[in-house]
Amino acid sequence: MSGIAGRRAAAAAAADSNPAYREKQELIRQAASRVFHQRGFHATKLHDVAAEAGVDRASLYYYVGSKEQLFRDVVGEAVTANIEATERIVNADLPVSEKLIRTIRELMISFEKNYPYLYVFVQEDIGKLQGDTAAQDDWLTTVQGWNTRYFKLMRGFINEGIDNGEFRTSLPAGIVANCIIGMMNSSNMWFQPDGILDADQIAEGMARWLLDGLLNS
Amino acid sequence: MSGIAGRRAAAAAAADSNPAYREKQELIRQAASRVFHQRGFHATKLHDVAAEAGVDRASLYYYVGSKEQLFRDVVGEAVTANIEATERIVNADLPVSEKLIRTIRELMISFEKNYPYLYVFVQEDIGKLQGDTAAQDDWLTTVQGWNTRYFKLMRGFINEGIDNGEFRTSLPAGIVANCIIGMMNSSNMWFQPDGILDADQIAEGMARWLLDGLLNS
DNA sequence: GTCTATATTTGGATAGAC
DNA sequence: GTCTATCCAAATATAGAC
Repeated sequence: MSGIAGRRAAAAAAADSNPAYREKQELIRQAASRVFHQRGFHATKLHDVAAEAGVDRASLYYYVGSKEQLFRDVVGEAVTANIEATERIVNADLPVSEKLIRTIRELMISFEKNYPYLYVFVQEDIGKLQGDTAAQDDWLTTVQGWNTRYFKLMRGFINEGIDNGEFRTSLPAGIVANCIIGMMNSSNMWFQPDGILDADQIAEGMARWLLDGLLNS
Repeated sequence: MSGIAGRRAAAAAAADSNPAYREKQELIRQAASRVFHQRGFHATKLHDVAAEAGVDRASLYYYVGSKEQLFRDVVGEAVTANIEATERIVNADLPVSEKLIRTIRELMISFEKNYPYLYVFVQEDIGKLQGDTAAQDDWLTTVQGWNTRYFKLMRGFINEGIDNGEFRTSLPAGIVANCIIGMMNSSNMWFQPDGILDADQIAEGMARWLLDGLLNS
């Protein structure tokens, strides 16, 4: 019972008085996020994570419970922060065109600020992680909740814009929302945090483009 | 040497005179394409494919060399057909706005016509299949070739549109191209071949939207 | 052509010495 | 806290009887 799982639990419990433990844990998470982002969840081997973090494969387990747990840790915080920020935008008293611009900007900046954490999430199309451990569909439920929550936020104000005549399109609001989300998320394929354009400029260009195409002018 | 691999090779060689063999092979490919589309490549287990096709797991190997081979067979034809069609559009003597509309339409209709084959491909973000069998990077090279070929087609006429003043955007042509491709490809998350709108109508709505946002009017 | 039974490989996870 | 040496499960693939 003095196995590594027990020692991990003990170390985690005592981590408050041991900042070095949390630090190394964070180091490993950052390494993992890079590999997850590069390869996707399924193709990521803990071997690669260990190499990227510069620790032995077995030593990972002193800091991390399992591959799945690692993935969730990496992803969770960034996603909820973005959703809450978007909620504030959508609930504010603003014209829908402004809501669209700010939502796009918020997401793009989140991608940059939490790079590549947030991409790990959007890229994974979580519905497809099902097959793994049907054990915890807690996580699955949580994630699906995030997705629908975010989707509804966007569909909501787009619908509003169509209804009040600001927006013009032959597509239903749900498809428009999905299209925008899809375009934003696909930036994980090409966005570079140290590229020529920063997230702000990219968001500006995208928002202008998508908005001009919708405006009833 | 009378193993199943040998019998598969023999059957495949004699398949011209044995249509039943090809038929069942095709049946398996269609079943596989559904599972691949639903779960993604990594999460797809041959167990599921066998079940979906209604054959024993071991019997698959009488028709199929390997899981990877199966994936490639499923994907190859649809992708090249779409690229060639797009090439004809781009090389035609048309205004860039018309090229944009037709390219979008072509892709959306390809998605529908080859449903869900083509989605299996775009969804897989092939760059991430690397880790698998570094053995055949032939396939990897082929696929990357497809991707860049398609990307350059789109970036090309977008660039042309920016240069001749038809299009107006603060984004570089490459990002615009990636955005469009990303939006189109993300339709794999929501497009239903038997949905309310067909591919044509959806393409029309998307193209109108994206084009209006770019037109310098 | 199909299926049972099994070999093989990969990769996640752990025990236990140090 | 770390690493060697394993264990073990899952999943791909094959042998060989029928």
